[in-house]
Order: sequence, then C-alpha cells, then structure tokens
Amino acid sequence: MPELPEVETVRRGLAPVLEGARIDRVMLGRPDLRFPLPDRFAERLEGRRVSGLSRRAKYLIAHLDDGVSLIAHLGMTGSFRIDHEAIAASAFAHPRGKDSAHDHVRIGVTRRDDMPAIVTYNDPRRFGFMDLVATAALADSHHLAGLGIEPTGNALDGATLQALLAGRKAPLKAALLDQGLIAGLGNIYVCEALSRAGLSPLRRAGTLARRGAKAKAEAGRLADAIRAVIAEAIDAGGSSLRDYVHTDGSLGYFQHRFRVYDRAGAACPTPGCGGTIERIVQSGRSSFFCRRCQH
DNA sequence: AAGTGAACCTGAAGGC
DNA sequence: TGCCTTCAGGTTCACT
Repeated sequence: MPELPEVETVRRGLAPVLEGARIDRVMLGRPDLRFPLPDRFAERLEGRRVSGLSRRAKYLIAHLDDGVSLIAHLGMTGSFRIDHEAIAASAFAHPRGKDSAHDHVRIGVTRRDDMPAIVTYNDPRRFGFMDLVATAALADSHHLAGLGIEPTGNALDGATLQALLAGRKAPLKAALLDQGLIAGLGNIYVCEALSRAGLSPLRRAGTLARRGAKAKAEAGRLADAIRAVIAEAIDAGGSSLRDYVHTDGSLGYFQHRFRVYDRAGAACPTPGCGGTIERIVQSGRSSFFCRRCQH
C-alpha cells in the first residue's frame, strides 16, 4: 500500500500524538504480523516515552527513551488510526467496528499534554511488520542496512542516478523499484516518474548511464521527475486508493494527479501526444505507460 | 551477481 | 444471489 509519501504522511499524522507521549498499555490481537513480533513486545514498550518519530524509506521509526526503537513497515495494507477519547479497558481489549478483526496492535498512550489517545495498527493482509532494534544500531539493522538513497531533498541528481544505474541490464521499472538503489519508491511513483520523464519502463536501466549528452539529459530528467513527484505527493498527503487513509481517517488526494497509474485505455496526458496509456506486466507488477511518448 | 517469479494473506471487483 | 477468477500500494526467498 504505502510508498514513501504515504508513510511520511502517516509519520506527520502520528507525530503530534506520539512525540513526547508515554506508552501506558499495548495490546496484541495476535502474536505475529508478517513475522513474529519480538519477544515481550508489549512489555518492552509499556512505560517507555517516545522521544521522536522518524522515517527511512517506507519504514516508520519510533525512538524510545531507553535506547530502543520501534521499526514499523506497513506492507501493502497497513494503516494507523488515532482515537482521541479515553476508552474503558474492555473497549481497549475488544474494539468494535467493521474491520477491527484486523486491528493487530493497540497502543494506549498519555500524550505530552496529558490527553489520552489510542494508536491502532490495522493490516488486513498482514504484510506489514514491527520490530524492536537498539537505536544506536538502527542503520546496521537488517531492515535498514541495505537501503539506497532517499528520493527527497537534493541528494538524488542526474549524475548520482547514472552511477546507480550503470551496468544494469534490468528494465528501468525494476531498477527503480529496487530499494537498494533508491529507497522509498513503489509501483505508483515509479510509473508516474517515468511518465513525467518520457522514459519507457522497458528501457534497460544501464542505457541511462552511457557516456554522452543524451543519456546525461535523460538521467537528469528522471532524477528531477522522481524528486518532483515524491515532493508533490507528500504535499498532497499521499494517494488514497483502496485502503490507504490518514491517521484521522481522511484521504490523500494525489491519486487525482496520476498521469498513468491505473489509467489503462485513457488518453495520454502529454500535450499533443495523442497516445493511449497501456498496462503491461513486468516482474509480476503492472506497469502503466504511453508507448508513444515514453522511450 | 543479477535478474525473475513465486510466496506470503485478505478483500474487492468483475464475469457468468 | 453466489461462485469463480483476477488483481492490489511490498518484501523475501528460491531458483536460473
């Protein structure tokens, strides 16, 4: 579900509630998500204070006051919900509502301003996971160690992208989804960035790293497109498709700005192009693009 | 080593 | 209405 802009939106939604809050009580609906939760997961969180909430790629990280950090990944369908009312212990243990069956982790906190809140992690497909890692060893943890550069800020430019793609025979689509190269892109934003840059998802990635002005210009365009689409999506609060919602239940609205994603059969939005968006499958994932203006 | 495809799990949507 | 198939924002593992 969530790519970098959605995870960043979740982080911004949770930060006012969690930063400075004390964790009072943790309830698990089951002992595992995609992987087993760590031993004594609830006990290790209870009584701790959250000193900060950060993000790396698609990972959300809550830093605790005892030198441990809680790492969370939302998989395809994970979401956090915040309930601001104090609720009775019985309701805390047995939430109601239509898909409370997938409320797997409930965290009762006392906010910095002393107001109570409950943060609930819901994940129907359970592709998400949580782990506890020593904060000092975060960067070396197996979750984060292999990640590539963030597509935010100015770190990603044409020359950097050329260095990353040099020698790669995989299609551009697959290379951009590789979290070890650029960390945080997913299916939507890769399709959108390639459309904006006028580059085909079928193109061999290494061809953007050839010597010469043409490849240099293409790599520059792609780097710009990636940074722009990610920045715009964060500003829009992410994209809401099937089940992605903000922590307060509201929707992101970047999906209204999709040029190609999930738009097979539609007219290509590039002015004067006249092509049609098509859907193909690459390494098991849908790619949406216009053959006429993406080369 | 790099690249591809299957597996993990549930729900929504479309065809008949 | 119900049953069947296909597809979904991600990662990891097994294989070539």
